[in-house]
Amino acid sequence: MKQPRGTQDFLPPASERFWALEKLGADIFERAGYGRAITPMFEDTDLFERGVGEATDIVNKEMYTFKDRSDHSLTLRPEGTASVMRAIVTHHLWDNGLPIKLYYDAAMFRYERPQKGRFRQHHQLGIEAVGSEDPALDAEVIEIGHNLLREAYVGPVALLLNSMGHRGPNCRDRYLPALRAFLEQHREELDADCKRRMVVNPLRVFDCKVPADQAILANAPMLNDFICDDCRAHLAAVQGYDGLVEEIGGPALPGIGFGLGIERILLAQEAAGAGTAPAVLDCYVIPLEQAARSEAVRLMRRMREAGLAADMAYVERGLKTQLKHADRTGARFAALIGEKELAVGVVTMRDMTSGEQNEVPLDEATSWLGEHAS
RNA sequence: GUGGCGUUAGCUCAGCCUGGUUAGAGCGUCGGGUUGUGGUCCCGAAGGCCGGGGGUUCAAGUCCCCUACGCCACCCCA
Repeated sequence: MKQPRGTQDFLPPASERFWALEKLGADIFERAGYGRAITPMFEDTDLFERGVGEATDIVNKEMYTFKDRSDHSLTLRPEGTASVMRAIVTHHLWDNGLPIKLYYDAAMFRYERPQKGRFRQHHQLGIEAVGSEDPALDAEVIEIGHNLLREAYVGPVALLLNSMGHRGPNCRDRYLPALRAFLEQHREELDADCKRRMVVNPLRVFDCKVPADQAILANAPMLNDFICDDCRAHLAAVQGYDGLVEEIGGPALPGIGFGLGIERILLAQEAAGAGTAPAVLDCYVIPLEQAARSEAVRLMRRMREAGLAADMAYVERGLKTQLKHADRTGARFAALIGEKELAVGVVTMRDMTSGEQNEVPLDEATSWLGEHAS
């Protein structure tokens, strides 16, 4: 049995890093005033067909679309923004004041050919800020994304800021012809992929990974030189904040947001050499004989009730093996209870780092651990 | 959806080109050396429809085809 193509299981210790990222995101978002939006995993198909952006491959060939028993066409969400916007409209959230600030942490589904860092089910952390054109809000969203990456990574993060301007004859529309003309001049110096992209989607040429091509592109016309005065002023305003370098039936509200792929951040963490912090127990309780088991269970329970992390050996094996298991859990202490201990009502607390052992009365073991485990 | 490379023990891989008795290694697991003491060391054991199916052959892990899955490039994107 294997999981379906393009899906994956996250198990310890990988799941711990996954969960840590989710917690980090939630913490950063909520501290900035964003509330979590939990929306359905599937929506009416036409929401995505209208909302995602007309001609992208996501709509054209990547959607998990199916019909339910009532013949309604539904689609597993391929991205987060459309659902959040729909929820805003459904619940008239603008009535509670603007801007509306929401975040999501959810699985996305796209029927694609899997690759490293690319899956049929993946997960995104994202935020949406709707209802204000204040450049400070743009800056906030960018800053939050930047902070999330910075805090998640163990390597440096570079933030590059640019503006696409807005669609229109005196703004973004002037840029593409200029870029094409530039690329045409350097046609023979570019590699085959770029020559093709040049015609199909000129902006994609900037994604080229060939160093020689990148050198040429450094001299390409700059988008910033072509966008209109209003757009330029807005970008400048965004840049000005804290030194950053880089339609569904509701009212017309401006919006800004981002989505970050959890799997890709995990990949970047690995590339940066991030280790996995092992789960750490305060104490691993080891009953040495059958007769000590119930006392061991009671001891463990008391530790847990005191807010300490405790586990115990549920499988009968030699002490040698039990200590090996204790070691693997990363436990700070091992609590040994056997005949000897039971006879005098103590427990042997073994410091797993130093090997030092102390006999502690059973009813004091929890408070003793509380003092020594920190 | 297109092209390329892969798939052998729980994990990482060797063996395949030049078919031939019981398919190997390291790590991990379990046990023992130490019948109540881990992280080092030594010894031992378990663990494999060689991804699945079909074909060629006296004989297939090895050669051929199909298929599933993974990875890389394209497309696109997180």
